Amino acid sequence: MQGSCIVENKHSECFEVLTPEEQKLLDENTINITYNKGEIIAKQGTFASHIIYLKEGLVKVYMGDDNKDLILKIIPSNHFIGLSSLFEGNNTFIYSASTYVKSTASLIDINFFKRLIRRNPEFAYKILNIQNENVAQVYGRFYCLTRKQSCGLVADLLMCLATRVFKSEEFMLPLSRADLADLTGLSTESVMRILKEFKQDRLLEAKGKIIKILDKDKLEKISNYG
Amino acid sequence: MQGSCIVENKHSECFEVLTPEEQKLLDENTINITYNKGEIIAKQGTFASHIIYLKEGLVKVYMGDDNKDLILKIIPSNHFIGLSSLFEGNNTFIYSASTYVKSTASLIDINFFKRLIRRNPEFAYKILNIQNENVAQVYGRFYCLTRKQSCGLVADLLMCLATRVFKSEEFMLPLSRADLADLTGLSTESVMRILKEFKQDRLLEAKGKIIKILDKDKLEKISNYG
DNA sequence: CGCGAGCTTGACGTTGTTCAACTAGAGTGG
DNA sequence: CCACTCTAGTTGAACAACGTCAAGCTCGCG
Repeated sequence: MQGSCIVENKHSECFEVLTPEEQKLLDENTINITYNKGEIIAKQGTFASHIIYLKEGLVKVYMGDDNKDLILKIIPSNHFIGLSSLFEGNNTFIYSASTYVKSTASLIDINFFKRLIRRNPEFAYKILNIQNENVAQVYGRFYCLTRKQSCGLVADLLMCLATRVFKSEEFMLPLSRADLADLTGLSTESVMRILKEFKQDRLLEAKGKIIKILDKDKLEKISNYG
Repeated sequence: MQGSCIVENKHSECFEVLTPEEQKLLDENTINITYNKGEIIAKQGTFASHIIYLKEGLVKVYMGDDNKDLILKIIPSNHFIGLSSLFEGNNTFIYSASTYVKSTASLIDINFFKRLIRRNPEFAYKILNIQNENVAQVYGRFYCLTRKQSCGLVADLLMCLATRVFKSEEFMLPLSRADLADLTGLSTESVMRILKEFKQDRLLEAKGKIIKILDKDKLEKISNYG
């Protein structure tokens, strides 16, 4: 039914509706920062002074205490990491974000961003659309994680990685097995067992970090339930 | 940690930033409809021609096939039922909505609503804020439903009903036990067993539809885990 | 060559679901 | 006013799905 993975559309186009002057101001109110693999970009509960836009990299957005994380979404290049910290009256991050790989992010001053929204309705409209798309995405993931069982979740994740993140049926995973477990909300061991099963059924090959999907249709079916 | 229940702030104030002329236009583009208990207001997958605003009543928003529903949120009076159908390029409802009790809703023409957003940046800003608040809410519920175990979920739901929906420690539930189960994502039997346990521990009294919370603090603790 | 982190596998425990039965109260027709 | 039925509520027992724990394995790296 719903996929649980990332949004496909790039968010960069929202900047195209800005006037040259606004773009110039945007540049002045933006700083670019590079993060190493595994670094924390935003921490739940801390003050959010910037809107974060991921120019390049791969990031997970999650909430929760140490050993009870929930990954809300993963963010690819050219996407906002979170717009909900725009919310009036609560200027703290409601989630954390950390990098899977070396990444570059633009930090846009939040007050400037708010002014931009109030000033340029077309921009506001674009932002609202991005947020709506995000909502739809998270609803889908919410549904998956609460209603699918383990093999469906793993199949779904693999399909997502192949079709949306790496756009190839064979890819080198920058994630550990434990990361895969986190993404599906399962234990590492459960993910292992399911991968093993998939391998035995010739649905995929997995040697270390290299994963090759052999039977897309069947995985799709398992993802949608089987 | 996070509560899983409804947003508290009324949404009605977003209309206050409209000019008198815009308010008049809004009225002209709105129709009010009353629904009986259990009626479907919106059905997932159907064409969304209107933005739905709940004037009075109690509604659940859910997605999924027959016997695998997921309740995304419940909506009290004076709240939008869903703004994400505003999303460009996909004018279908991504969820269903149905009433728990007799309810009245305003249906606002979606194209008019979009024009309003593009025309009045302050209104757009308000709508964006509502959507952001909604996102925060759903993230919280997402976290609860995936990370809490059954007794925490039931405690959380009861606390939410008492403090946010009915605003009293004793209330008459318009919901069946099966509805409670749906809201927590558990089976009816599991909810029963937990309620029984809570009764035995003198945390609450429950005679039929009347529920009275005796030990708020303890329930809160169980909700936050224990 | 040896060390350690991540990977892999099996055995076992926990949590919550499913199934089946039984109960109570509300509406219905005699 | 009394059976009769129907649905929601309630309980217990068996079962399935995952998680946890503990151990062994492997591969890259010093």
